[in-house]
Amino acid sequence: MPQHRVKITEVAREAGVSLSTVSRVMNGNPTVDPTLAERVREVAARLGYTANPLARSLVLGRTQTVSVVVPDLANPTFQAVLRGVSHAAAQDGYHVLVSDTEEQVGAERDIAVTTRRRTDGVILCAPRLAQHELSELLPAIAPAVVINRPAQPGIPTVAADYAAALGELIAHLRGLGHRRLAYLSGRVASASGDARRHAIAQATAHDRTLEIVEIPAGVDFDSGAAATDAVLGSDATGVLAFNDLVAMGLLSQLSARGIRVPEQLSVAGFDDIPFAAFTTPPLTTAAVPAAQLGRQAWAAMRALLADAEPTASEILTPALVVRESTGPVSV
Amino acid sequence: MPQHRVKITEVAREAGVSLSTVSRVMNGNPTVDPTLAERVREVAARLGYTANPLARSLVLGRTQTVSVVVPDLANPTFQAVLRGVSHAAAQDGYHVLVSDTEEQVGAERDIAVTTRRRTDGVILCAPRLAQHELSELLPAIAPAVVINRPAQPGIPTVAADYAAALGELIAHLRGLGHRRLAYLSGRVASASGDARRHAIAQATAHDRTLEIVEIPAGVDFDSGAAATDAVLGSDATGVLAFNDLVAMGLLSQLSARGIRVPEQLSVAGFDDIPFAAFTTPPLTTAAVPAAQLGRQAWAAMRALLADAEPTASEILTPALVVRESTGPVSV
DNA sequence: CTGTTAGCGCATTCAA
DNA sequence: TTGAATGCGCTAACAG
Repeated sequence: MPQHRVKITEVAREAGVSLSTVSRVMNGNPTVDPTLAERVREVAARLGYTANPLARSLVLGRTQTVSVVVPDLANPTFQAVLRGVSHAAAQDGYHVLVSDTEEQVGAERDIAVTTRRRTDGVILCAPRLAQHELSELLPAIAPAVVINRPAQPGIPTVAADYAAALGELIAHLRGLGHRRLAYLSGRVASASGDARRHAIAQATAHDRTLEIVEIPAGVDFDSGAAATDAVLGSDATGVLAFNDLVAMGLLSQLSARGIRVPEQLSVAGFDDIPFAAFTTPPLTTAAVPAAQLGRQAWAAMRALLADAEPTASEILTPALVVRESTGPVSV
Repeated sequence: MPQHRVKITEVAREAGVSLSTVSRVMNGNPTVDPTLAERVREVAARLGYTANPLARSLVLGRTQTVSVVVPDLANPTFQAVLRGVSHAAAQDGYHVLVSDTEEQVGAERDIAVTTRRRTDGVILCAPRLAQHELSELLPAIAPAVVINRPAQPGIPTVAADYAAALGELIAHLRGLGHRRLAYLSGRVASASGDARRHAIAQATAHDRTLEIVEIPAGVDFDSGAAATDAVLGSDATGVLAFNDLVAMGLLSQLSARGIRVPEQLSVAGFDDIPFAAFTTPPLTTAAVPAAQLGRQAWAAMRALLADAEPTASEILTPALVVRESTGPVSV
C-alpha cells in the first residue's frame, strides 16, 4: 500500500484553482470567495487531502510538537508529569515527543538539544543536571520550561515545594513525639534533594531536641530495602524516605523482619504515587501533584509559544497525607 | 534569544565550497576529497552546524520518529510498553511521539492517522477498537505494529497470550481445590478480554465441576472495589480479576471488611504491575511482559522500516506468579 | 479576491 | 570529485 498521499497541487488542479487558493481555504483565510472555498473544500474532502505537516513545519517554523524529557519513564512521578503534559497539550492540538534519558545525566543535554530541533520547545525534567550545565543549556533550547528545580530569570519553572512539604512531614513526626529521625537520601545530588536537606537543616536548627541522621540510600525500591540495616542501626524512631518507592522498599524489608509499622517504627514517604495508599500499612507521605505539574508546564509553554513573554513561575505545595505508616513514638 | 541557527549555506560559504559538498560530508558520502572533507567538518564543528531535521525529513521522506498510541498513560501496562519502545527506539536513534487517546475509542483512528503523518510508522495499542475499524485503519497508517491483539496477515503483531495465562491461573486455583470462581471482567469489549473469556469457556468445558461466574467490573482500582458486594454474593471461593488494579481494589475493600485473603477468599490479578508484589497479601498474578512487548514492537517496526517485509508475529506467554493472595479453598 | 513567485533547509540528480 | 540546478510540499509576499 504505497501511501500515495494527495498533495495540494492535485487538489488545486481538480478544483480548477491555484494552489495558493487551496492553501488559503485550508487555513481558513477569509479572503476567498465563499463559492470557490466551498468547491475547494468539497474537492479536498473527496480526495482526502490534508496538508503535509512536515512541509508546513518547515515553512512555518513550528511543528505543533513539544519535547518532554524525563530521566526515567519507570518513575511514577515522571509518568504523571508526562501524562499531565500530554493531556493538556493534546487539548491545544499539540503533540508530545518523549525522551527518557535513562538517568544518563550526560545525555540530557544532547537529548534536549536534539529533540528541540524537531519541536517548538522543551519541557525539561532534569533533577540531577548540574546547575551551571542547566544554565548554559537553557538558552540553546528556548523556549523551555523547567520542572521541579529553580532555573533562571526569564525561564518559567513549575515546581513542587519539596522543602515545605518535608517540613510538614517532619512537623507531623515531631507532633507524634519523635525526636530522632532517619532521612534516607537519594544517592546523587538533585534539586529536590537539596530542598529536602534544606528543610532538614531548618527543622533541626529550629528544634534542638530533634535529631535527623542522614542515611544515603537511593531513589528506588531496592535502595529502600537495602537501607534497612542502617535504619535499624540508627536508633531512629521515625524514617523520612526520599520518596515512596524507597519507603516501600523499606516497608517490605521491615515486614519481612517482623518489625511493626508504625508501632515500632514510623515511616514516611514522599510523592504519593498511585500505590502509596495501598501499601501495608498505607503510607504517610507528601502528595506531589505531578500531573498538575505537567499541566502547568504545558500552560507555561503555551504562553511562551504565544506571547513569547515568560509567565511567572509556579510553585505548588504538596499536601501532607497522613495515613497509617506513621504513629506515636513508642517508649 | 533568537535561536539563530546556522544553515548549510553558511557552512558552505565559510568553507569555500558548495552546499552540496557540505551535504555530502555531513552525510558521510565518501566521494569527497579527504582534505576538503576535513575542512568542511572543521568549519561545521566551529559553527556548530547540524542539519535541520525538518528539512531533511521533508526531502528524505523519513522523520526518524515513531508514533506510539496508547489508550491510557495512567495504566502501568501501557507505561511499560511505552518505556520498552522508547528505550529500544532510542538505541536505534529514533524518537518517540506518544499519544494518549484517553480511552476515547473514537479518537484512536484520527490520532493514529494524524501522528502517522509526522512519523515513519505507528505502534498501536488499541485494545478496544472494533476489529473492522482496525482493519480499515491499518492500511492507512502503514507501516504499523499492533500490540496485544490479532491484526491481519502482513501486519506484525506483538502480543501476550492472555488466554494461556488465564488458563494457568485457573489451573492454579483448581489445583488449590477451588470449584467456584468469580471472574471480574472489564466493562467493554477488548481483545484481551475476548481471550480471557475464551480461556474461561475452555476451562469450564474441560472440567464440568468448575464454575466461573462473570461479574462485570471494569479495568481500574475503583471497579475492583465496587465489585466487592457482587463477589461476596457470588459464593465464589476464588476471584480472577481482570487485572491487578481491579484485584487491588477488591483486596482493599476485602481488607476493610475484615475478610481474610487467601483464607476466606483467594484473589488473583493479571499483568504483574510493579506494585503487585507489594499488596497485602502479595498478589498472585500472570506477569505480562509489557516492557518486552514494547521492545519487540520496536524491533518489528525497525524491520518494517528497513526491509519493508513483515516480520513474524510474536506471542509471549505471561508467566504465572504465585504469591500469597491465593491459597487452598476453605471448607 | 486570485494567481504567480519565491523561498523554508536540505539531498540529489545532472553536468562539468 | 565538485558545483549548479531541481524539488520535497507548503505558505506568504507580491502583483494583478
